[in-house]
Amino acid sequence: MKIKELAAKLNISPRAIRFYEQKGLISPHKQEHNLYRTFTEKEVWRLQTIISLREAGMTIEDIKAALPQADEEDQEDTEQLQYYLEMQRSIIFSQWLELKQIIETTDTMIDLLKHQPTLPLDGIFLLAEGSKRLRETRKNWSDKWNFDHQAQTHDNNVTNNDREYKDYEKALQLTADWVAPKAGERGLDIGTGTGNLAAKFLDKGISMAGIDQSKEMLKHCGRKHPQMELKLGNFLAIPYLDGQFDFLVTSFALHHISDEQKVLALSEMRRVLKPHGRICITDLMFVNEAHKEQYIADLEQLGKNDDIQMIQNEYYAMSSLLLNWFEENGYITKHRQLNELLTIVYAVPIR
DNA sequence: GTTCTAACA
DNA sequence: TGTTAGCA
Repeated sequence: MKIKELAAKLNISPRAIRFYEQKGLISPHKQEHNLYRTFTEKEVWRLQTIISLREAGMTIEDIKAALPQADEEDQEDTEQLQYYLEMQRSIIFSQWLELKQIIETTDTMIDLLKHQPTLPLDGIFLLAEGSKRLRETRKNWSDKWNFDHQAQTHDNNVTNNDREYKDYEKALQLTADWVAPKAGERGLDIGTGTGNLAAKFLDKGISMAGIDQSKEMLKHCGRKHPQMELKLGNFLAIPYLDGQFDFLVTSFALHHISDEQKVLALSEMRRVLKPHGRICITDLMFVNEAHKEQYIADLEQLGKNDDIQMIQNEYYAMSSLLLNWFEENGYITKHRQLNELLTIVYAVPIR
């Protein structure tokens, strides 16, 4: 198939197709004599996906990073389709979140205007600040899409890094012990990475699903644990229908999302859980703000600037807030602090 | 008539 | 991405 025919089929301009090629999204074969591009069915499919993702608001760069490179595109079609759809869902979901936040900001403005007929300066500031933050959030999001390169070295990283991953093994084991899965139950591990936490459950013969932002991580995980059901996704867009799991675990992942997002993540977690589904969150967290300040102050004393950097680059949760949220939402909680930061929070709904 | 590259909008 | 030019 030549370019014009393809363009008509996809309802885009030939120029757009060449443009995608120029950006490295596709690499169609070219005829020897005239250098005309020829497209196969597979490339039509790929292009269709690119167009969809564009419509879903993804930038060319993001698509390039997320789409498998042409030379390694050998997987099953259904698997590919599922992957694409999940990716789209998470993008649309994040856009929905942004819109929702913009609406909230606007509402705030409207409300402000009701009482203060003069356009309050700080109100405008608030609006501008809000949309700026949204853009930053989006940028961070796409940055974090590229967790991929860490996939191979992750396990090494975990066992050797006694700072961030201190008591790693112990924490995972305890998480599994607390959840105490029963035969026949089904669990979900969010931010599963290479599946180290999920493995604790798989070993007991428990059926596990896992989601992660990085497809490389998932590949690696799939090799390690072929029994696991793996999908691309994240806290804010769990690619499952409502009420699918008996329990949900997550380790060393919650700190990747901001505090506002955590609230949304919690409701998203509840959505995919069965009515009495339990949640276990294992991650680095502070008890409260005071703890955080004290901790940072201590690090300053010791001149450990790298550690301070690390903390400020992530969003460590406050365990007290987390526990509060659970209790206010009808859960009985239990928690343990394994070391200065590493904490396990377990929540079971009240029957 | 179609496609290509390049350059500019 | 659209448009246009100059080719094959």
